[in-house]
Amino acid sequence: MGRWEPNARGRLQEAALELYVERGYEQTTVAEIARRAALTERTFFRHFADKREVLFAGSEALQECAVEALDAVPAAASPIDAVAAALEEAAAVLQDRRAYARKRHAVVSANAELRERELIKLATLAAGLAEALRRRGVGEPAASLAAEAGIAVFKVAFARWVGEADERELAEVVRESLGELRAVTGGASGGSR
Amino acid sequence: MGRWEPNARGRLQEAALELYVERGYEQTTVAEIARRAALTERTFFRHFADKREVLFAGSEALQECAVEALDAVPAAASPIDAVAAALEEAAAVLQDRRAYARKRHAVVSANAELRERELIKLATLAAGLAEALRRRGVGEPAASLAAEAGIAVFKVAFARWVGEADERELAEVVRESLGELRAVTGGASGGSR
DNA sequence: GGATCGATGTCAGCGACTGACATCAACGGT
DNA sequence: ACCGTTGATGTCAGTCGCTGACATCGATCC
Repeated sequence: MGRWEPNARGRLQEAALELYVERGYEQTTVAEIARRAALTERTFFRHFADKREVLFAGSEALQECAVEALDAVPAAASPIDAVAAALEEAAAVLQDRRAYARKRHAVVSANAELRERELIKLATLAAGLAEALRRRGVGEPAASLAAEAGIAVFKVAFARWVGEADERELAEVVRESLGELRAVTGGASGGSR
Repeated sequence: MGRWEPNARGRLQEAALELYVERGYEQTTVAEIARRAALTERTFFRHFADKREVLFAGSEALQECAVEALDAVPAAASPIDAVAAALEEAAAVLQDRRAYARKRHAVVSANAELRERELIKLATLAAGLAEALRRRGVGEPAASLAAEAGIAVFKVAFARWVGEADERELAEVVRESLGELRAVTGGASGGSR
């Protein structure tokens, strides 16, 4: 048995989410989170860069798995299909944590600072996907456009999935939303209608 | 003549941008900005919600003019073309403040907190465009997808425009980028390649 | 068994931000 | 011309996010 209770980081994450749900993000102090986890404020900031980051610890792993999925797509696939495969992989991960993802989303969407952090995580994911596309020979601006468009689709799909009462799979909503983006952008390069 | 020097808000914006350029955003304190503007820290926070917002004061006006441009598009136009018209209007506004826009962009892109704020402003713009699309009868998720895709195009186009040495018009880069998005998403709804 | 290490605690301090109250020129009504 | 109100600003005290420096002490390695 160690000198301290194990899993300090996990206890902080759990305590933070509980408190953010109970009284809201702004009304919660870092000292309170640390106290509920039986730690000190200083230790909180050794594990997480700031008060928001405690809710976004899994985002690097999600990005890694999306990028790996993109790298695994056959070279013959189009950029947008490669991005779609990566997003469906990410969707599958969130699907497995469905209850947690929804609770977390409720907290994040209730606060502007947390939404900002979410957006920069998505932008970082887009940059990672664009870089992976360039590795497979896609040029600019096609790589960035495919990645950013994919993230746009993912944002819309996630919002629908969270709001829906039924039990469709997130990956399915992503596929459907991508199809609707294709419909809305149209294929021709100069046309209207 | 008033009791105080006029245009306190403008002086604060000017002083802030100068200092952010001179020593960087993080190394600048609000007290220093206020002092350069011959005001107090407290007054700074009466004009701007936080230290970042002083760089984003024009974003509401930009959104308003984009939304108005969208509302003015003939009803026959497709959603994506309506969004394109709105973005070209916004592009024209930035084109007129080209030197300022580039200096400001250098400051914002050098700091993560400022990038977060920029992203949420763009997300707010997307929401405003989506709402305007819904007013013209576009359903969901088409409205959100068209708006988010438009913002994705705008982000990529703006980055290219800022990075380019030549003097192309931003609106032209936006149009070109939208064409490239169309090319990259493809028109068919299920196909690859 | 002693040196080292790593996770945590303690403490002092800065800077962002806020609420409460004071100030005082300008303005409008009488 | 006087006076009450208004609104932008100043002053001050205080909370909270976040950081650097140093102390603690079980675990681990030689």
